[in-house]
Amino acid sequence: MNARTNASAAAPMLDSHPGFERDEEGNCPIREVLDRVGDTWSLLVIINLQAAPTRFNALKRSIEGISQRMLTVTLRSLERDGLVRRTVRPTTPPEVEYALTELGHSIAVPVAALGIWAARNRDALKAARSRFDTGQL
Amino acid sequence: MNARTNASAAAPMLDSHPGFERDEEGNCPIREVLDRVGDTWSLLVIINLQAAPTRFNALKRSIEGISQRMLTVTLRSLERDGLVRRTVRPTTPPEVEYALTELGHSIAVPVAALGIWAARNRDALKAARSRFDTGQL
DNA sequence: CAGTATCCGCAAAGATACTG
DNA sequence: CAGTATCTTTGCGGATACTG
Repeated sequence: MNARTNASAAAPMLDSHPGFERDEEGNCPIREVLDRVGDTWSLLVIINLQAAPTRFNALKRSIEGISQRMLTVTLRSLERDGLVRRTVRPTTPPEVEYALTELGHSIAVPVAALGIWAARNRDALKAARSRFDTGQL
Repeated sequence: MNARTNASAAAPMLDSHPGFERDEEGNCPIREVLDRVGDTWSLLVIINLQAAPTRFNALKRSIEGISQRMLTVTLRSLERDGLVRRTVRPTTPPEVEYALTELGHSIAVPVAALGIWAARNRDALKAARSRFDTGQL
């Protein structure tokens, strides 16, 4: 159960902002997307796959710190949403390759834009944060 | 936990993607940003403030489903990061207005880009999802 | 190699009550 | 009005062990 499964009355003026309009059920698209891709590992996986299709353990080695379980879970979730395609070659040992779909590549674009913002403003964030913290002492 | 320890086997080549380069501590900027803004409520608050500066309870009414506590927590966090400015007018009853800073407005841009992607592709996601789920039965 | 199956801790979020 | 103070619940993600 989720906090944003709340369908009720008062319509906020969110509708003027693209991507933030509520649908019939009261959800806004960007929240849905963030709920899928805003977790700890999804974006990291997408980015790693953007470079080239990759096999399971190679991916695991690329993404420092991810557990086997979370890689599996994340990949399943992305596959489910049509962002990643899973291809099995029935050799022994089995060979499973993961690749981005068209949809997967397309989301990488706005994500990269956010990435650029992040890279450019991380210092500003850090500065603001320490300013706030010292002022708070 | 260093990201570069196994550069020999599977080079992540993350460094070619803007916003995803690891820093000295092994963090990538976009992860840091998502850790701050990728939570349940931050983006919703930012978007609501993008329209106009808003007072606490008005904000609470705009954002359907947010608890008083989470609004406070979210606003503090955004203020700490320099994305939101808090202005108190010492009247009775007190009047507190929240507004986006320049930094706050600037992040709304890439966020809107992601919002547009979300709005355009939500149906594709939903379709992929139900396709996957029925295939799984 | 590429996964499943469990168990569990911890932090994020919700509910509720109270205050300057 | 604009918060703070607690308490409780939820669920993500880590650790570990086992399999085709």
